[in-house]
Amino acid sequence: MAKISIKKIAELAEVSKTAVSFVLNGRGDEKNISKATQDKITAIAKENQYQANHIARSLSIGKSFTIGFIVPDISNPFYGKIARHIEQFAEDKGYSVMVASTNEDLKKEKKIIDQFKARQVDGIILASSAPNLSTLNITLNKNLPTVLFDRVFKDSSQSFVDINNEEAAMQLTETLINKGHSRIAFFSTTSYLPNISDRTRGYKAALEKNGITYDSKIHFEIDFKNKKEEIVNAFSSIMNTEDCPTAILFVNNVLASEALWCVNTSFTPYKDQLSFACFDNLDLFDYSLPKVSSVIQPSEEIANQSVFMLCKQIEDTIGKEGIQLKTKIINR
Amino acid sequence: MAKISIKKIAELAEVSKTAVSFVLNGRGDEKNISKATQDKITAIAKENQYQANHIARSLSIGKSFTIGFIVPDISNPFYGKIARHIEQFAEDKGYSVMVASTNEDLKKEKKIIDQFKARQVDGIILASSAPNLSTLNITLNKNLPTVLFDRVFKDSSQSFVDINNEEAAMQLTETLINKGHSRIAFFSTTSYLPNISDRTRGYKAALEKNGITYDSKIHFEIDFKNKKEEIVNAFSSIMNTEDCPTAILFVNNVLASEALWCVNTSFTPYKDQLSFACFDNLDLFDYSLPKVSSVIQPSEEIANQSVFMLCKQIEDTIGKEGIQLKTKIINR
DNA sequence: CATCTATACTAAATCGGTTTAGCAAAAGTA
DNA sequence: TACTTTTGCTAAACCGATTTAGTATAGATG
Repeated sequence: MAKISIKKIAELAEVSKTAVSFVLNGRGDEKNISKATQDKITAIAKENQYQANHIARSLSIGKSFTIGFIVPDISNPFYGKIARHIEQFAEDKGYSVMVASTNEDLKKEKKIIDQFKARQVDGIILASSAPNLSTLNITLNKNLPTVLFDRVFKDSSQSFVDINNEEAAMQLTETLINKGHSRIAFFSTTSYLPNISDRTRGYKAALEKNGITYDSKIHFEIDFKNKKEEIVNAFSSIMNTEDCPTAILFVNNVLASEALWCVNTSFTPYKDQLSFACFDNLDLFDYSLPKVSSVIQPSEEIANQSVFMLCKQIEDTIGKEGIQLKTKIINR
Repeated sequence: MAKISIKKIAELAEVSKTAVSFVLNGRGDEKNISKATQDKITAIAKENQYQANHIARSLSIGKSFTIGFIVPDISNPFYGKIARHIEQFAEDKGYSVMVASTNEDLKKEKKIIDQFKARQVDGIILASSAPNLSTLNITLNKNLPTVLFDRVFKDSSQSFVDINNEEAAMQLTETLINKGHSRIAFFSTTSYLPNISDRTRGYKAALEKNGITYDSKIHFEIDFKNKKEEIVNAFSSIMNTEDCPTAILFVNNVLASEALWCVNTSFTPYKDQLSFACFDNLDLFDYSLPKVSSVIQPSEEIANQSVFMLCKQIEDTIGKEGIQLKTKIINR
């Protein structure tokens, strides 16, 4: 019952702690512990259901085999799916994962990172809410292996797993254009995360390429803290105008699903007249009206690469690496 | 840069480690450390950006301030939402949370629990995949504070946060009956988790109460490992019969969304003829056709109570407690 | 003046592992 | 036989905190 330690096993087996440690770590042969002694030790360990104290081990070897996974909101299925895979890949490599949501709050993000650092995580995988590189660098803990994903500053000194946001945004905008839309509103956010900027560029590039003039009157920058209200306002302001947009591009799934809800409750007449498109798929887009075309990020591969890069950093102290993964567009 | 320890601070301040520890833990006054010494110590700590090594602390005090959150699938928004709140409530109490998905695999569940125990988590919050109490007891680690949720054995010796599955299932079934349905199919799972049994009882009770005979021919027990295929088979077998069901009750959101997909791709004629209802809401049910009425569990309150009960167990070694929270039905 | 108490600290044990350096006896070699 | 090597082990330091049991000095009390 009472937890048994290496010391107690040593006493019971009448050998030294050292011997017990060697044997239980499978280094008995290597360390010239006789078969008889090894058997005695393993037998006593089994009998007493010995389980190594991972914390003591961590302290001793200076490694926790724990990684931190930090995202704006773990309940967003986009992050949830990645979390699931991160967890799996991490486990394969002997790591456990602690998760935390920042709620898009940079102060909280910093607090979490510091906390994780104090808890001696070996590294973190982070979708940061930092609006620019210098803020990110203040937030990040130098010397802590880090892989950025989803919100990536390529010119940072950190490793990253990214997608080509600009190109994807272009393609996504063009699926709308190809459906015949020429008046396409754009809902982005006030906080200018790097992915948002890239997506914005992609949107504008697609318009230009197709001879459509960018109109800032139908480009809305939504403050996440007031998103419900601001989305309603945005709809009110455009829906009754002469040149009412026939399609809307959203910079992420949160805005799109909020807008869906808004259209389905308050602006129902527009349900059938609008086409939506956004980044980061949600299952509900299969069923919603308007249907939402979306850019789907390869969550398993993001997780795989993130863990892989992080482990490389942890184990070999390898420098910065970056990778850009392919996205897929779901045209609905 | 290089991490600084209490020992180094002691050297720099020319005092003992003990004094440093006292001061940095805010017990300087209590321990009669002079103001001057306290100032010197805190100054040096600040200057060097001292951050306590949480692992050393854990080893010393025998508490990790970490809890494990173990669910079948963290990417299921039902669990994701709870995770988000668990995380928040845990942080408020100074705990960090490690998450892991069992994939409904009991062996993996046991492995994760053992791993978490080895990592000295102070307790776990668990939605177990154990099919019965004795299996659960084998899986669980005695002496590890545990709170069960979602899949609860009330007669276990563990604390739990539950809902009234039977009653909720009755009510949900009756919303279908009240819409005029009298032939209501039921999709449950082969693995007879306690919540599933309760929900099944609720379904049958509602039928009986309303004078409808339970028909095992339209009660399908789906094997989760083959759910896609088995759902298709189930649909094929009922949809062409004389007394084709007009509504389907699903035992959880996974089956319901799988079935939605199935109806929307392979059995489209039935899209408008069927009513769906299931446990555990998903956002997509607002938009899907058939619309899906659902039982929504109070995720924030589940999280709050789980953390609260767990902390009570950890801190006061209080015995078993159980609570049943209210659910809400969303009638679509 | 002696004693007691408060002040201001510290030495050392402890948590449960890992790891380095080294010792003693047996076996192998010249 | 003397020396080297191998076998089989252990003592003790260490990781970075916490905490108990004390010590030395200064000031208060009788």
